Formats: sequence, structure tokens, C-alpha cells
Amino acid sequence: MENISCVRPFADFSQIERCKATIDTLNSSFFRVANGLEMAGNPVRLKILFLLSEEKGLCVCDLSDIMGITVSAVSQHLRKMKDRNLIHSSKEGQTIYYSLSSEYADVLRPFFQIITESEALEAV
Amino acid sequence: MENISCVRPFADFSQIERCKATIDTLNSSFFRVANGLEMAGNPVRLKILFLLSEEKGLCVCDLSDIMGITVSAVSQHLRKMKDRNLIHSSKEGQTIYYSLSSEYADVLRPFFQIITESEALEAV
DNA sequence: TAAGTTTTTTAGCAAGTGCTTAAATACTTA
DNA sequence: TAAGTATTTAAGCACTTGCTAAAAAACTTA
Repeated sequence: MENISCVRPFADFSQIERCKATIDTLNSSFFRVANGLEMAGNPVRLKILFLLSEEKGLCVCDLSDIMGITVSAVSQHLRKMKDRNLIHSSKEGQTIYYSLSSEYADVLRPFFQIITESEALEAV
Repeated sequence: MENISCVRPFADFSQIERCKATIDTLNSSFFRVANGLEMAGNPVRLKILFLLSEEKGLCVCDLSDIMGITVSAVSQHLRKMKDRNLIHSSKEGQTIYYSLSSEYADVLRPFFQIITESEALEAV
């Protein structure tokens, strides 16, 4: 893929080179950020993230009950998000409580706002 | 999945019921927003979205050259994002220029900032 | 018209996702 | 200790994703 696809007369080759350089420098950042966004890009996980941002003291089986999927399925989602540092866990006796990391709480807030704002809209 | 998974003595059943109701009301919003976030959750697409936010007048083959994947692959990504209204296209002669929708430009800005800010960090 | 260019679409495939069931692990208490 | 509860892990599966190569479509110009 070292070829040039664009032969059109007005192609801006300096622009292309500049973009290539930028993309290359920031490459690992793109992967890291996309990796986080990918987590929020699944409706079940987005719900979990939303719930953790709104409520305190939710465990795996709470989330399972709330969303109507197996405890195992929730657990696997939680692990993915924990691996990527979107959420944290704290053990209290037998139960493990999950919470949203403050970093992601900040960056996801606008999306949660869109979700809650649409409630009124959809009721029309 | 109408069973109750959580039998622990301190389970807050009113909390669970409240959450269930919220999630149910906002269900379609979660799907809609996750559907958009899913687009940004892929490194190739995130790069495209970033480039469209920074540059004017990029076409499919420009993006193909910049990122080193086939024109076809880029085109398929663009179609997905166009279907979900993340981007718009405008035809000028033979070439089709793509641009980021202002709605998504706003909501993705914090992420782009994280990406560009990390440049200095990684240079250390 | 015909030839050339840009873009999209199709077909096919390797790899990944998200779920369930069943088994394993961790912890508490009788 | 044994029994019960909370959670994670493993295995297996239907389904989806993202890519390439090749064909088709849309447009421009000689």
C-alpha cells in the first residue's frame, strides 16, 4: 500500500503528506482512545457505564437483574472495561462493587446527557 | 431472564427496580448513542473522523493514501459513518469530498484533544 | 462515442464479538 | 469443616467485522 491512489489534477499532495505524518505520530494514541470508545460503543456496556455513573454500590448480579442478561455476560463486559481502566472494583465481603473511573466519567458525561435529554423528546 | 440473581442480604431492591425502569425508558437512546460511539471505537474510523475535523477537501483516495489501506476499505468505513450521520459528502465533478457533521465534531472534540495532547507526552 | 478516472458495491474469508451453559474459584457462615 | 452464595473463567456457538480483490457504477473529457 505504498502506491498513490489519487491522480486527480487537484489533489493536494502536501496536504496528504502532512496528514500522513500527523496520523503516524499520533498512531498509538488513536489506538488507545479507540480502544476506550469501543467499550462505550456497545449498548449493554454503555448502559453499565451509565448506571455506574448514576448509582453507587452496584455489583454484577444487580446489573444482571437490571439488564436482563446472565451474570456471566455482565462479568465478561466488566472485565473488558476494567482491563481498559474505564471502571474500578472494590471488594466488600463477598460482593464486588463497581464504579466508573472519574476520567471516563468526565469524557462520557456529554453522551449521558444526550441520552437523558432524549427522554422528553421521545415522549412526544 | 426474569429471575432474580441477587439474593445477598443487603441487595437494594428498590434501587434495582428504579434502574430497570430508567434503562427501559431510555433503551432506544442507548442504542442510538452506542451506534455512533461504535463508529469512533475503531482506530481507522477514528483517524478518518479526526482528519475530517482538521482538514477540508478530503476524498476517498486521499484518505486511502494517508492511511495506507485500500480505497475500498475506506469507502466502506465512510458509508457506515454516512449512514449514521457522522459525516456528510459533497460531490464536485468526479470527486466526492467528505466532512464531519458539526454535531459529532462537538462531541468528539474532547477525544481529539486527548489524542493531540498525548503527542508531547509520548515524545518524552 | 470510447477511454480514463473516481468511487462504490459485491463476494469471500480470517478474525473477533457477545452470548449461554457449565465448571471453577473465592468468600462467609453455620 | 461443609454448605451456600457471589463471582469469574472456560468452552462452544451463531453472528458480525474489516479487509482484499474484482466487478460495477458514475462521471468527465478527448
